[in-house]
Amino acid sequence: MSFNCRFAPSPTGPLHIGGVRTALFNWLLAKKNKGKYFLRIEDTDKERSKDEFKKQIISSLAWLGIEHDGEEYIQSKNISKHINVAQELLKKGFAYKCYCSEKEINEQKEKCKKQGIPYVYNRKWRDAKDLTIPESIKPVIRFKSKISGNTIIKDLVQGERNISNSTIEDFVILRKDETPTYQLSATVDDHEMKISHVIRGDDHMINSFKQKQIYEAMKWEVPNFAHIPLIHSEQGKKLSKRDNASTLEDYIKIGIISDALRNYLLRLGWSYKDKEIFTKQESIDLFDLNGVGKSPSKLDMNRIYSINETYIKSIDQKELFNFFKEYVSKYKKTIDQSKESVLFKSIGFLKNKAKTLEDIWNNAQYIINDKIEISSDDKKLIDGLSKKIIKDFIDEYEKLSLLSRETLEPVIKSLIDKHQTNFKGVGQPLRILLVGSKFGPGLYDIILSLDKTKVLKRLKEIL
RNA sequence: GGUCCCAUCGUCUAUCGGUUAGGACAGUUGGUUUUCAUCCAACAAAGAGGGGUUCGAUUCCCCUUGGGACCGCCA
Repeated sequence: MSFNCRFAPSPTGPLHIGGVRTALFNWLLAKKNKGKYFLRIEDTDKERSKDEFKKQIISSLAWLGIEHDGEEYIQSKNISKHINVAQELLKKGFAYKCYCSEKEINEQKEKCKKQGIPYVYNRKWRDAKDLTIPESIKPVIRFKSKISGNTIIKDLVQGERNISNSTIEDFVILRKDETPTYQLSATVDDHEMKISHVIRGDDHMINSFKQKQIYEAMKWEVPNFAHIPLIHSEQGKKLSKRDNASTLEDYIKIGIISDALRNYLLRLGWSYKDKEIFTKQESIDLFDLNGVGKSPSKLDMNRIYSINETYIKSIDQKELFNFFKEYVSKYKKTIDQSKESVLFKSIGFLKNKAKTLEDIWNNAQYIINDKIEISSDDKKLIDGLSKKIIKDFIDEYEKLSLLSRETLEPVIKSLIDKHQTNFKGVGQPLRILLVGSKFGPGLYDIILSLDKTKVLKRLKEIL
């Protein structure tokens, strides 16, 4: 049997971080088992599905390095097949037409609510021998769920799950406008696509029980199911669009790099011994459903930042610079061509104080901007002594024919001695004038990363 | 409310009956770096409660408590 996984988002909003993890797990398992991973866009909700979201989902997954096999599968293109299956189910007696009006259904729901009992469709039309069909109402097709017995699913993550069939209502498979619902479409497509492993969020558990009945009615092979626990917000609730760090885009725009996010998501709800950092290949080799826990996990920004920092510090300078360039052009502003080579050379120390690409961007402002702003508080720190030191520094600096750490160091040292101060006494005013802040990269790095003319210009401004 | 599920440091987790309950992030303290950050070291921090089973339970079972998911002609 072939090993096929899929990720099936609906394009009704930006890609959710939980969805990203689901996609990752599917992809990982497929790769590990030398199987295929497909992407299926579930766009049967015509009202809410948007093409822009579809595009965004695809590009987001590509950003993370999750490439699907073959073309993406567009569910709406397969609607006629879904309808055929509905008709077949009807013919075989596994489904029936329900002529209840929306009003009637709503009244039932109200009534149940008042009585405090759970609403389940009353199966009125399941056996409609004695009912007259109302002319004015277009029917929906409902699946004839089993009334007695239990349905068991051997879930690859949750273990054996058992539910009484009586709790599963006769769910709608074809709407009154003759379009298929999710339960039908997803099942038919999973079958058509020969999906062997359905890995999805815990919130789908009940759907699997419904869908299993469709598989059985159609005499189709039932796939393996794995329901992974949901990701919770820091408040401990299911992540919703209202949470501010819920979409993938939220992470990209603060400068999280893709390998770091992939690594974070991998370790959220899954573990392999004490290992924390996984290369892409390691994650493929080591991933398995046994390592997935059963309880939901909370998002932890600290951890995301920390892993991101680890990756920023460990990846190749060229690669980091490319990430940085891409990030900046998308979320900040295009880097001036003339600044590129300086930035490339400097990224090695700019990254030292950075947890995100955005931090690198902030650290690089003194290079990117020709004019720097100094706060009035910082300006106050430049006192009379500081000015003398700066004046002396300028004299020595101008004399230097070769600029390097080795030539600069004696200059700074001599100034410390001459003015009876410490490194901070010399370094701080210089840094404030050159960078515009008390904080910043190491002093030598700053001086060497700026043109001589620029250094002199910035220093002389205060005198 | 009904159905189903979950439960180890603040967070992510290890442990598959016998451990001083381990690691990582965050936190605290100290040290390197003649600033900040980095880096290094140390400290602090957990088996929700109650019953069983067992020579022995964090681990297996039950109850309580707490938390969650689902309950659409959305997906």
